[in-house]
Amino acid sequence: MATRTEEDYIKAIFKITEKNQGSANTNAIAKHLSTSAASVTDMLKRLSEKEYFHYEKYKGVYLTSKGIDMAIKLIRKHRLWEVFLVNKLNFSWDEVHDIAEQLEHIQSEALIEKLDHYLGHPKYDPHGDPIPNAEGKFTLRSQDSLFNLCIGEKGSVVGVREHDNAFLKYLNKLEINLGTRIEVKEHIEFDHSMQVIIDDQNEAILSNKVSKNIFVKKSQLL
Amino acid sequence: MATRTEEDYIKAIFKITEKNQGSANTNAIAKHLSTSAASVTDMLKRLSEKEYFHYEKYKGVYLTSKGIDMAIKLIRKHRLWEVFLVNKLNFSWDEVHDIAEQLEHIQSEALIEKLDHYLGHPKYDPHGDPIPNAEGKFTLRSQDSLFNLCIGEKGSVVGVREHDNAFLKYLNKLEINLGTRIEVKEHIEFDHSMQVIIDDQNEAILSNKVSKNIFVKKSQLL
DNA sequence: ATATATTTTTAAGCTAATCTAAATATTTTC
DNA sequence: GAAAATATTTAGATTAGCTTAAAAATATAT
Repeated sequence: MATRTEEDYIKAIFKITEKNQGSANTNAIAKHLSTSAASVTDMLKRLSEKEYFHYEKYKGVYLTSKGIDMAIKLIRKHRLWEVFLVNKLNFSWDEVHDIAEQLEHIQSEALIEKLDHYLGHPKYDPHGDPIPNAEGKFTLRSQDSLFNLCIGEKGSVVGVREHDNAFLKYLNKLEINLGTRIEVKEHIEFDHSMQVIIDDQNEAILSNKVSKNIFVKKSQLL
Repeated sequence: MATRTEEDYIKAIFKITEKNQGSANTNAIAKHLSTSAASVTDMLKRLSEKEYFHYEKYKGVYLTSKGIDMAIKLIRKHRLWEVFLVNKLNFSWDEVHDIAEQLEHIQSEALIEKLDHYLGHPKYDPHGDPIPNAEGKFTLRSQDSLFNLCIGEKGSVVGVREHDNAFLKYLNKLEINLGTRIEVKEHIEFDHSMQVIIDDQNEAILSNKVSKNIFVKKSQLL
């Protein structure tokens, strides 16, 4: 059975390789886990013997299918717990990450399957990220960055790219959440911000940084 | 912040002193935590510096109010999670201990208060053990060992003394659970077993070991 | 292509938690 | 109250995970 630290390493490597298309290097892992590069090298040497990933000195690391399996299981657990925290316990989406980070390490197959059932087999977590099913398959969905919508187009929010607390709190303040409908009223060329109408009511100006980090599903145009 | 191991030690000491009326000795702690006496001595020396308990060589250990506070918080968390597992996720009472043993170490005040609220501020866990409230107060209740009931007396099950899995599974088989009504029909002098009627339907013979481990609230006699 | 900068690894060492074996206290028994 | 049994502590090691500082490898820039 893997230790908590081992699980953290595997998940970090998965997340990094997902973005970087390929291998995860020492520094990136160290940064992700807030530890030193030396610790990472040390751990990679020991962990690679357990065959979760391939490691070659100076070349970084990539997961084996055993490692990918573990990472996906952890992501499944993390996201299911987030759904529980938001939907059942009424936490807001900016409060759940740290708690789910702990809960994902609870060891019990039965627990996670019963939790999944209790929550109604959700396909997406409170940030709109897909939850892999028990076989490790993700349900993908077409989505666009709000930034790319044209004037007059409408969409409903299906997710966010950044999970940063400050960003999520800002969205709370704007009353933007999953399911919120947003219509693009104007593109401001000067700074690539946009004027939008939120849920057919409030107007707001969103910076390009914000609009790029919101994913929407475009509404069928009439 | 205390480590998981520290928390386990504090809880073990609390449980042992609760039974033994006084102090917990090295061997008892070692047995409770499935570790060696040498490890315990070692840990007691280091932990006593953090003032969770008083330690005197060869004299055993007793908790300070700081230690008692921590133990009660852990018990609160453990028992609330057990309620969640049984009432919401449909685990049976013999399946929840090991999972709750992990969940009790999750660090988040907000989580446990929201969980408590979600569960409706339960006063007892699935084994009938009292759940301390946020201030650490237990709700006590009058109860008798089923063993002590006289012929003709009736009671409803409010708890169990042993939490042993084999015992709980046996009760499942007999269809005895919290709330089950039991009437004493006969005392068998030979081996101190008793003949009972369960929920006004099935008859059964319970050994003295079983009846001693079941707590009931006596019904008002007509 | 060489100098500079960056990244990675090695080396040496720390802490928490554990172990076994041996030594020392305490308790029990006759 | 001395001998035997039991409980506890000490001593010496081990493992996981981490640290800093220095060395080595790789990448970048002129």
